[in-house]
Amino acid sequence: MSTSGYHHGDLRAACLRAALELLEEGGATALSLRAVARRAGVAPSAPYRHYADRDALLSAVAAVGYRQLAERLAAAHPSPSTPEDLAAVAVAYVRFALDQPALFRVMFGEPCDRDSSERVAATTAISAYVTAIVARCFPDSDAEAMSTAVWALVHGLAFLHLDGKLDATRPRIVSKRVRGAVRAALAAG
Amino acid sequence: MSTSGYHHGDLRAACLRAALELLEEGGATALSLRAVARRAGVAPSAPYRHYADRDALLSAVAAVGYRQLAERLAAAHPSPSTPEDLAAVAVAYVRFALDQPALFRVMFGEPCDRDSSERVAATTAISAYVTAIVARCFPDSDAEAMSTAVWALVHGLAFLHLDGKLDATRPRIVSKRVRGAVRAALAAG
DNA sequence: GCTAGCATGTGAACGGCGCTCACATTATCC
DNA sequence: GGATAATGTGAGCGCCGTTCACATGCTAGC
Repeated sequence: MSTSGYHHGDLRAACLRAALELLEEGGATALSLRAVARRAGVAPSAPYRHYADRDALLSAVAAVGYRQLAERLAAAHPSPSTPEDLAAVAVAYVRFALDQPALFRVMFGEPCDRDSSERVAATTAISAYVTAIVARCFPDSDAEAMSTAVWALVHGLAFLHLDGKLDATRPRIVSKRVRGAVRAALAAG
Repeated sequence: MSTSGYHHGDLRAACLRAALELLEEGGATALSLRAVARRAGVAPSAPYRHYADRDALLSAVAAVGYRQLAERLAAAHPSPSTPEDLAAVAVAYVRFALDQPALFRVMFGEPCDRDSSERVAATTAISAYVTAIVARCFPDSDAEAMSTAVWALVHGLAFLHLDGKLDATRPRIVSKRVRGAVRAALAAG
């Protein structure tokens, strides 16, 4: 575990931590393997012992992001069972995207390995989570179609705000807009 | 217009064309200013006479993408006025994203200049288009909330397919899923 | 028509990047 | 304790975005 000496101790974890920091500080551009190595106090080639290439590191970063997102959603409502609960979860989803835009883009905005098992597991988890919510909120609806619709709606709201297609300068307005859109779309129940 | 000689003739347009080609052939990675210059048969620094930097070229590419998208949507249905018409437009939107994934990502998947007037104009045009459709399809609904919801829903469907979160290998299935999701979400009318 | 000035393209250069490889150092296991 | 595997080093390759002094060709005003 010692950071001094020739061997780092836990360079794998240190790289991941450095990557997350760089992402938050300077966006996707700042996340280079060389910068990660610098921050970990190590030669530029060292990270390659732990990550095959930049994409592998990004996949690990994305996996962390998926876990964080899951936590935020769970914190928004432990077990949503009405459309209004669902709206609260939607707000949390969009807020996560706006709080950590670069991380969110790494998770969703890049053409990445489909076969990174970490990523696949994380996204199927989220998918299952959405499906469970929808089953409780709209028991009479076509479960599959409705879960797809709900995830897409919320995901789309996140991206449109992220891209400035919808004004995201004031969080209050964003929350209101997200709630309004969810209500408007799912008025049927 | 002559391509021979010291001066190119219309390097600005040539760069844009080259950029679109490279994007289609090799994805976002392949779209470098140097590659654009090579394809246009010109020195690496020449494009800088016409585009301030890489982002400026990307903005121009995105603007072309917005126009293409608008055409595709108009072709799907000239003036949608029922939820089923809207579903057809949604299918066209998602299909565009899947046909030109790299272009779609340039349009929406990057944190780009908000102040590129080309981009702003194009996106407000799309926004207005959606609002008009919604006004016809759901005259009784809150127009703003509903347009936001519809755009977000469709946009989200596009991105989830693009990222492999939803299986996009067979176009037929994609169309079916999009239609199903739109119907499920907007069953209220 | 000539020339001054301007727009446009060139070529070399800078620093940063991803990535590889031969090599040095340390940990681990018999 | 000595072989072997794991881990970090440093130099180096080719690519990238970007800049700058310079070369070239078009065009306007005399």
